[in-house]
Amino acid sequence: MGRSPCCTREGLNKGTWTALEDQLLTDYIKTHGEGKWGNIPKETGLKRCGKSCRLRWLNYLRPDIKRGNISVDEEDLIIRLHKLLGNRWSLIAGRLPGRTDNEIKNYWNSNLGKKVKGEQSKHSIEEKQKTKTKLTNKSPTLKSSSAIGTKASTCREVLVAPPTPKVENPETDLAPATSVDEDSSNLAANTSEENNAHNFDIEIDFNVEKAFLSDIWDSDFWKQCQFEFENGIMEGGGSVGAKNFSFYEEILKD
DNA sequence: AACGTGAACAACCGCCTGTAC
DNA sequence: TGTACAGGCGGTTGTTCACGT
Repeated sequence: MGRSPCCTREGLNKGTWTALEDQLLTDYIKTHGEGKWGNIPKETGLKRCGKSCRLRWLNYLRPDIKRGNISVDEEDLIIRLHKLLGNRWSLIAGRLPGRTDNEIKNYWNSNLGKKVKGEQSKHSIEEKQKTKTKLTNKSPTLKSSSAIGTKASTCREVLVAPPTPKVENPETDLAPATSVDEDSSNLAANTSEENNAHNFDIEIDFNVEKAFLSDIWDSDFWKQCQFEFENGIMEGGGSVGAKNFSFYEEILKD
């Protein structure tokens, strides 16, 4: 137990790394591989503590790091994973190849956190207005929606689309999302008099968390998780595999 | 041009965990 | 079993840069 003493040593450089320091660190790791961070200052002459070397390598110098803008897909995935895992940045980063926990954390703090917070406050206002509102199949809103018979894929869709009708067979709730065309046919079917009788006594009183979770169940991401887990596939080296396994454990816990 | 402000990102700090002894 | 250490992680701070006034 206890903290590493290396970072409290005097005479160590702090602040931004120089090109020379980067080069020394990179050369050392290319030769000796990752790990044994404590040896790096001794063997390379770098005036940096081992932890600092590790951080610099993992967050900046690693060759497989993907730099540049975070794509819309990545952003969406980050939001969903954060919803599921909270501030477990390393776990989230484990599902975003080439992205580091630090990068994701920074991106969240400077962009997504505010964004999501804004959506939530907007959401809470709408929620108050719509609380316990009951809809029937005769509702114009319901008929005009293209999401009938599908699962909501985003929080916003959940808010504007009618929720899943009361499910007698839970398995139907896990059916994959249908295309727009299929939606139309579903709409036609569901608006038939036969179905009207019982399928759309809908209560908009549901949990957005569940909507996200069920969304993840349906996602390619989750299917890939299941596939990898069931087949014991571990990506890349041992550490990455171990990280992924932790991730599955976290999901199961949640 | 000078200054203020906020966003983005790099790096540090301190706690926790795993492991060797 | 207890201790010391290294590594890992999340939170926070510091620095740089772009932009508006």
